[in-house]
Parts: sequence; C-alpha cells; structure tokens
Amino acid sequence: MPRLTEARSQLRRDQIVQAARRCFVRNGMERASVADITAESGLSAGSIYAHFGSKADIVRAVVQDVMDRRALTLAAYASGVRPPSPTQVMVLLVAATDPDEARIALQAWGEATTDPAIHEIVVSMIDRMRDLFRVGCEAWLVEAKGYERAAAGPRATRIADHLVAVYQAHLIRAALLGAPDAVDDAALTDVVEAIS
Amino acid sequence: MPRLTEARSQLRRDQIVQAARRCFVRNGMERASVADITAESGLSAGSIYAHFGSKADIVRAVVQDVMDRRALTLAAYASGVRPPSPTQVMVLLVAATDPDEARIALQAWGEATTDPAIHEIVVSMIDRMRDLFRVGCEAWLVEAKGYERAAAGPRATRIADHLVAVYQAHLIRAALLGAPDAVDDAALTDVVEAIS
DNA sequence: GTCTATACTACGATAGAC
DNA sequence: GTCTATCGTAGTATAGAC
Repeated sequence: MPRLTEARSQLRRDQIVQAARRCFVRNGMERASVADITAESGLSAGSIYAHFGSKADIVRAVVQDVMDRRALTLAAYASGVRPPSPTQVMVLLVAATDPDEARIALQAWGEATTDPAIHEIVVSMIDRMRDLFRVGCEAWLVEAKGYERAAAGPRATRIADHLVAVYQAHLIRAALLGAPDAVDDAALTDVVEAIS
Repeated sequence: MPRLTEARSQLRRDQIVQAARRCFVRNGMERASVADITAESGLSAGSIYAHFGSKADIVRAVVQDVMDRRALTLAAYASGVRPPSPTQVMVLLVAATDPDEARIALQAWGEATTDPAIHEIVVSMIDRMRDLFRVGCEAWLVEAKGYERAAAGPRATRIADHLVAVYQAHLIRAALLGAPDAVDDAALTDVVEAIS
C-alpha cells in the first residue's frame, strides 16, 4: 500500500508543480500568489500545504523540474551511438525549445541572484549542461574528426563553453521574442562551426 | 529658478534609484520593499512617492539606469577613431563588468518575461547593443581588414549577433559566480576570433 | 488528504502636519 | 518637499471540520 500511496502523492505534487509553472509564466514567480496556484490546479490551499511546506518550496520544485527536463532532452541527443556534431546538437536543442520553459529559465536566473537554493539549482544545472556538451563533443572529435584523445579533451572543453553561451543566448531570445521560427539555422550553423 | 529646482529633483530621483539598486541586488526587485528603499536612501515613504508614482516606476527607472550605463560604456569603446577589433571590445567590456550590474540585468530579464514595460526596456537595450557592435565591427572590417563596404555589412551583422551571445553568457557568469578574475582572456579571445 | 474559514503579517500607498 | 502615522489590502500559512 505505501507504494501506491506514494505514487499518488507524487502525482499530486506534479499536478501542483505544473499548475504553478503556468502561473509563473503568466505572472512571474514572485507575483504569482498561492491563491493563483490553487485556482489553476483546482486544489485548495490546505491541500497544497499538505504537499509543500511553503511557496518557496513550490518555486524550487518548478525550477528543478524545468531544469531536469532540459537536461534530459540534451542527454538524449548526446547518448546516441554515433555522436552528433555540435552543430547538430545545437540545432536539435534549439528546435526543441519551449518558450514557456525558456521564460521559467530566465526567471530562475533572476531569482538565483538573491535566493541561495535557486542559485544552487541553476549553477549545478549549467555545470551539468556544460559537461554533457563536453562529453558529447569529445566523442565527436575522436570518432568523427579523428582527434587523439589527449587533444580532444581540451578542445571539447572550449567548444562546450561556447555551446553553453550560444544556448543561453538562444533561451533569452526564445523567452523574450517568442519562438521565432526564425531559428536562423544558417546563422547558428555558421557560428557553431566556426568554433568547432 | 525652475532649472535649479529641476536639477535638484533629478538628483533626488537619482539618490532613490541608486538606493533602490542596492536593495534589489540584496533582496531582488520583487522582494525588496519600499520600506527597504526608504531605509537605504535615508528618505521617507512620503518623499519617495513625491518623486515616483509607484514602486513599479522605481523598478523601471533602475533597470533603465543600468542599461543606459552599459550602453554608454560600449559606445565609448566603439567611438574611437581607430575602430577596435571585436576581441578588444569584448575584453574591455568584460573587464568593465560590475557583478552588481550583471545581477540587475539578470533580474530584469526575468521581469521582462511578465512585465511589458520592462520587456520594452530590455529588448530595445539588446537591439541597441547589437547595433553598436554591428557598426563597430563594420568599421573595423573595412578599416583594419580591408573588406569592401558591401561585404562588410552582412559579415558585421553576423559577428554582432555572436558578440551579443558571448556578452550575455558573460553576464550570467558574472552575476551568478561573482567576478571570476578568471576572465579567461585566452578562451574569450579564442572564441571571438574564431568567428571574426 | 482535502476542504472552508480565518489569523496574522507585511506591503504599497495616502493623509495631513510642518 | 519631507516627515510621521496610518489605512486598506493582498498574501502566506494554519486551524479545525469532514
């Protein structure tokens, strides 16, 4: 029985997190009230506080959730047998960007400047992403470009840093300008390949 | 007399804006209260509301102020007779970055996702910056690299987009990791020159 | 676990004297 | 213009019934 109960509880938590996410996209993490979240989720304040200790806990859960989704997407691309090129990874990642997720990411960056818990989540996420890029690039350099292992490592680190920058800039565009189908593939490809 | 009075009023406004900026760096734009700003500025609530119509007005003024400072710094570099290379501009800009200003910038990005007034300020600032980069790059391509005018334009646009990305990524690092004297000039130079 | 109702606080903004 | 004092409200969190 505990297993089923626990799963149900997790489901409720997720229901609350997704409702909160929609509220945050609409009103911002700080301005969105618990009352907004109750209305959006169809639950009551009492129910919500049975699953989260405070509104700050909900904010943390939403940020963690969005970051985890991003990392999963990226990891999926990087884990194929034939490592994709940096350009391919970036094009896929950009095409898979949800503007709402991008907005949550920007809000999280802002929160991270003053909230230690969010700061920790965001920074460790950036590190994780850089690492995924790095590992993927290293494999690609060795297997597709014929690099020696020794030379591939430092080169991959450099490229990964750059991919993080390009990706972050893309998130800003996606969040503030909407999804410009103007995902200018040509420009993106040009830029990424110049550094690869 | 109106001139002197107006100047004094502007001084008070600036005093409030700078105090508010410090509060925002400490507590975030939303969490910082008007009471915090009165305490930090040494003024009273009544006085502050004589100069600003609402707290939202103060937030807008702070964001505008920080953005204007950045644009001024960049314009100063770009306006020399001998146009600097993209790498030089970026190195100077990065070296001149104040972590507190970077934090305000990140908070402004987050706010821009839900507040139309902030959105307008942020987006137009990004456009202005891109344009300054573009004009500077074009001059540099023509005068230092021997490009034809016709070829320099599109190339400069491409480089400018990239400089914006690199700069935004730098702001994120500066805001969240502090000023890493690890302004890794080598990495920066490498990346910017690859695309130049 | 979930609801309704409410306690308590903190905040933004204003009033009115000086 | 600036102050002190205060009003009204919105918001988080809890109590207690079911």
